[in-house]
Amino acid sequence: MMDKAYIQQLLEVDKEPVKLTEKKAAILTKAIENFAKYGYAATSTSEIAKQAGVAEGTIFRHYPSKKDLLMAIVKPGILQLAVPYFAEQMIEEVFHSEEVDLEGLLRVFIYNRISFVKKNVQMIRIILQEVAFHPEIQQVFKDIFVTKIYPTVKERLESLQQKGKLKELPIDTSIRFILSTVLGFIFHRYILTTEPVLNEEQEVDYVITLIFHGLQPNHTKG
Amino acid sequence: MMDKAYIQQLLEVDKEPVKLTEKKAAILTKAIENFAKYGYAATSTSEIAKQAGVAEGTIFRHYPSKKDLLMAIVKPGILQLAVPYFAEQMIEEVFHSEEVDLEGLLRVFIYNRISFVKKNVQMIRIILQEVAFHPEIQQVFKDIFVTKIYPTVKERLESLQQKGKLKELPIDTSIRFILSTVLGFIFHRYILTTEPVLNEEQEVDYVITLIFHGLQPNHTKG
DNA sequence: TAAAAAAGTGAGTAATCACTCACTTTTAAT
DNA sequence: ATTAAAAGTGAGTGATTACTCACTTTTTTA
Repeated sequence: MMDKAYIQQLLEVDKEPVKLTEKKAAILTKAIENFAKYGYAATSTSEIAKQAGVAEGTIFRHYPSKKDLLMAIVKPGILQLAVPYFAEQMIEEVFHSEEVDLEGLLRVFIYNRISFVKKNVQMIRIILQEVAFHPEIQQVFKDIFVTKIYPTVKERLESLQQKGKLKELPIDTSIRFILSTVLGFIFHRYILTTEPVLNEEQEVDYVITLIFHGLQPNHTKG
Repeated sequence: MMDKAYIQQLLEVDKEPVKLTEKKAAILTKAIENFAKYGYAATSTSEIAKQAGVAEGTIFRHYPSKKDLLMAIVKPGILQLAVPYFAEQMIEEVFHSEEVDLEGLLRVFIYNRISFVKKNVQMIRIILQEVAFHPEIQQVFKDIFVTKIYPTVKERLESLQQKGKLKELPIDTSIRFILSTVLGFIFHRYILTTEPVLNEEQEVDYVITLIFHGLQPNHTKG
């Protein structure tokens, strides 16, 4: 069960604390629960109100429409999903350091995203399910990827390529390969299945090895 | 635009030709279009009837409920998606031959799935979007994977491992790695984006190389 | 502490929902 | 040609939908 503090930190994007009344937090909590479980279209505002112990009018006092309620949940969720909290930590310390190490870089990235996914399964389910139907959500994704993620990753991978530490593939192919492998693993182990992952370290090691060997230049061997 | 012949072959699972009236085909066509575009829950039966040029009662003459209509579309779709039409061709000729070649095997698999996805983007969109909300759909998936796909693939990969042609990873990790890479590529290039893939052969080659090198045992080099 | 602003309420509304059913039309079987 | 079955119809059903609004309660501000 989510509490007010969780909702609060979820909506916090620019570090400015978000002020929430108890009822507003209850609305968001139940909206997230139901959107994740039944989907946005199949969840009624009356059901959210009932579960949150709130009059239906209260929802529309805070959110002009049902879609505004969805976007209030999804937008900060995407920001936190796509732009890791640890951005400074990782991009500064690991990513921008001279001694770029693909393995170490991957390890930080994977563990960070695993811990985020673990804490936000419902939110991620909502985003995955609704992104197909709402162009606004797609736009948020596109903006973040194009302006923040892609340029940084591209720069670093190109640098690795120039140093001969990476296969000479088109950069987009390399990025897709890494993302497919990592996200495929996370999706399978933390979203699709529900049993806890026991030997997490071992499994992450496998993923890293697969990517590492896949992207290894032909003339060397790690 | 879909025609009756397309719908007919889509529903054909056991090679027995499915008999369809014009109106029934129109209902299925418009249902697929709308479910793919707006989602199952956000599509009304009245809208389907209107677009198909049919009375709303006609839908319920053929399908007892809206959900039955969805399942009539989705179930054969999953069967065709998960159990490749070329099953005999591939599994017999390539998969069960003594000279097992991971690269050739992957190539046949990838091209086959690409051509299927190209022809059935809408159907695949529906399945991806609705699988989360309908346990029946999940069960269909699970059954097919557990009984048909997993055992065959497992057997072949283990055989490759024993011959020293594959990394000694847990078999599930290898399967997930291959599926993530292949499906990640197909999803990105044929479902997520709409522009036609120009240098398809080249891109498929990259995917195969990445998987091949990723799964290459440590002591040899391809 | 008085006034203003914000939060919360719940009965009410028009529209839409999936679905029914008595009926007509078309097709297939004898 | 007659009959029976299947296909198709469309007005009608009660339930539910997102949302409104006049009103009360609580909180904040001056």
